[in-house]
Amino acid sequence: MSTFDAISEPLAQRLADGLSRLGAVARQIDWQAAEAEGLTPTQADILRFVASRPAGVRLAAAAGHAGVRSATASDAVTALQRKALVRKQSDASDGRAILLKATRDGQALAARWPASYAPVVAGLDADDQEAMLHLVMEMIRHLHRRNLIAPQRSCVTCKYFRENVAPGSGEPHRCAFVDAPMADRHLRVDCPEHVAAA
Amino acid sequence: MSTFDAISEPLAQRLADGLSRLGAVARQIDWQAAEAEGLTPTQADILRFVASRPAGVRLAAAAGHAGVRSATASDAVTALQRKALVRKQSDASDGRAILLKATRDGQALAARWPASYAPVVAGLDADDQEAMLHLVMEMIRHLHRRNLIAPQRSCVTCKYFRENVAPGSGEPHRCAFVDAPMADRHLRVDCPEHVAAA
DNA sequence: GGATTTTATTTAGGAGTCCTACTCATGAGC
DNA sequence: GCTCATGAGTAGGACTCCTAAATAAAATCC
Repeated sequence: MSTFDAISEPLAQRLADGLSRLGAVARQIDWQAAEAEGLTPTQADILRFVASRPAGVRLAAAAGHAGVRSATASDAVTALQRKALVRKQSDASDGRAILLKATRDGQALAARWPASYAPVVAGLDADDQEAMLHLVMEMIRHLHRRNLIAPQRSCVTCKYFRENVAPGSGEPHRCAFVDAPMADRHLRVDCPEHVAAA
Repeated sequence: MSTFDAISEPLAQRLADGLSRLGAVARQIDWQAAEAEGLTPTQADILRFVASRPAGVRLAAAAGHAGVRSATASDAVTALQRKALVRKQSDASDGRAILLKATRDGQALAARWPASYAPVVAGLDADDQEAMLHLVMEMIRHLHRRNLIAPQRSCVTCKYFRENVAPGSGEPHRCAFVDAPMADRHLRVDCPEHVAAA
């Protein structure tokens, strides 16, 4: 037992603090980008979510993605609609629901909107980014199990993901959908072909 | 070159997306905690910052820590003062400035306020947490160099930190302040003894 | 020493966030 | 058909977060 094991705050707490600091930076960058494009961070998050799903999404799904209540998401979508970036369609299969879809302008804006964590991620080289992606995916998987995060279309929760089927190789995982080997660096947070594991 | 290297979004972007998702979860948890204690996330962040520095901090320092403008920090501090969690002292050495200090109640609340990233971090075992802490510190160091983050009292920006002076050992780093060896798991985001490196 | 510039904080005004609570309409189950 | 659950929207309120401008006290320049 070294000196520091005795005198330090718990590892988990220091890690949580560090992530909080990075989050503060990302939020600040988000607000600066907001000014340039006329969107707020929540609006931008929802716009990108909607733009990534051309088939349309429910309001509640957008709220879950952004981590806000339906009422807040409704406000944000109203603002996006006013700016002609998103449109609402009634859902034929459910008269209560609406389908949100990005307009052409919305697609364009979503595509050029910078990821708020980009300058944060830029601090790591490719190997470290790969290692971090692996750890982040592990966190997402855990949160998913605990129902603390909205369903993600991530590899680690996908029916087609085969984890570590070729241990020791450079690409130990496999995606059974495209039937190809994968490394940690290939893991996706949001894959269009995702099918939830049973 | 495998299938996925060709068809995937860039690694950096997927990592940034993942961190955004984790941030959304943390923000949501923050708001839930806020309801229980009567604080908003920004207020809580500033309160913890003030509570960790008994000698008092400037308003601008608190704003930088939280990643908001001085005007916003001023609002939050006013709210904290109204709740008797923080008090303002005039700074004898600078008549323009104020010194923020936590009251007894403020100290107590800061101590029991949960870290918003706690459930996120809980998804990793100790080894993975250590690996992630190392990567997070690297990100903080990089942001610090780029002046994208307020000065942190972190080991990696400290005068007393000797990085990797004993390569290969279990505790390769050393803190020259307490003159003791350190491992990655001992790295601190916010150390009271921090002295900025030249 | 006095004028100018910079810095620290506050105030004002406005759009937006985010909550709870409530309403309204539709869908699902018995 | 009747009841209950669900998706979305509205209303009200505290707070966030911004810019811009005001105030006051350094710090700097000549």
